[in-house]
Amino acid sequence: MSHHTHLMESVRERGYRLTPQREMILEVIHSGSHVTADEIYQLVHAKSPAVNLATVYRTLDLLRDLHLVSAIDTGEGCVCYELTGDQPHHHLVCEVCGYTLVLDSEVLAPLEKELSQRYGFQVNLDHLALFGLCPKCQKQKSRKRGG
Amino acid sequence: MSHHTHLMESVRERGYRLTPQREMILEVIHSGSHVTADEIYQLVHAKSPAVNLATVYRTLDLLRDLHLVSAIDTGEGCVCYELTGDQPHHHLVCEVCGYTLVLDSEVLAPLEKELSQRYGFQVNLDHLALFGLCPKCQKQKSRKRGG
DNA sequence: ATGATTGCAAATCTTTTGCACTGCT
DNA sequence: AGCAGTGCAAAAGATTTGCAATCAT
Repeated sequence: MSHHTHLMESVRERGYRLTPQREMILEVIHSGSHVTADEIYQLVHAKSPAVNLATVYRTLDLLRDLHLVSAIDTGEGCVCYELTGDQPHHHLVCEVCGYTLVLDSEVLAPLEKELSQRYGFQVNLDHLALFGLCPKCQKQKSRKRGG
Repeated sequence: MSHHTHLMESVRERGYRLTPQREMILEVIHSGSHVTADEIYQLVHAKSPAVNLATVYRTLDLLRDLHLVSAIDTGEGCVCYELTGDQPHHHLVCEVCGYTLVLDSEVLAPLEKELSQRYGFQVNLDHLALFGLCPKCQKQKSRKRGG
């Protein structure tokens, strides 16, 4: 019994119907990490051509409401989805090669504390995406600059 | 002579024409902090009904290329613009009341260092928007919960 | 059986683009 | 005068919605 079976039960338990569409969508999100709505649609649609993009969006809305998946806005009008894991985390995304690194939320704890103490602001760092350069691309960039 | 006159000169100096549209758009961005493209359009359009939304977008693109304004993606499909100040900063935005607090970039320096040392990742924290609860709304929330 | 869920198509919303015209330099 | 810049309208891309048909429960 795979992990996403549990998620499907979770949908049903809360009084929502478990449809093949919802199963397939959960399966896709489960196998790939941070996929876009359109990617989900492509993959599900390949399996079952009748499935509609609107259904993907509606399902994602539902799954988000149920906190089964979470969305990350990668800042370029590109919103990705992934399963809400047991532990909170963030992403470091390389702007050049797209390489993604998962970041434990504990790394941001000092910042949260600082903002709370300094400004009384309770920041919501839920599933943040930070952008920058991965080590590889840093090297390539400095090589290019160097000549 | 106001501050944005300097900005307008900056446009001309770099070989771009200084049109009334560009003047008005700069003026609007100068007076309000972090305004959306549509807000800019509304304000400029109120003054001069002939001005077009496409022009606003094209001007914003130009101003961004010239690093005269910078864009912040507030994560809800809502992109705001503001003048590129002399010192880098970020925003704390209250999710409830919309109250915005400007955050010196120095606050995020330890995080940048941590990510660099720990992952070799050179993070680009350029004009970040962080969301959460301001002190006021925190109180109101706990009051509601308490009874 | 019945109402939640879906497919379809059309609507929205933000942003971009092609093209002829205008006006800054 | 010449071409960068503009207005207009239409396109594009992501997401949402209305409605009749369908299917999980």
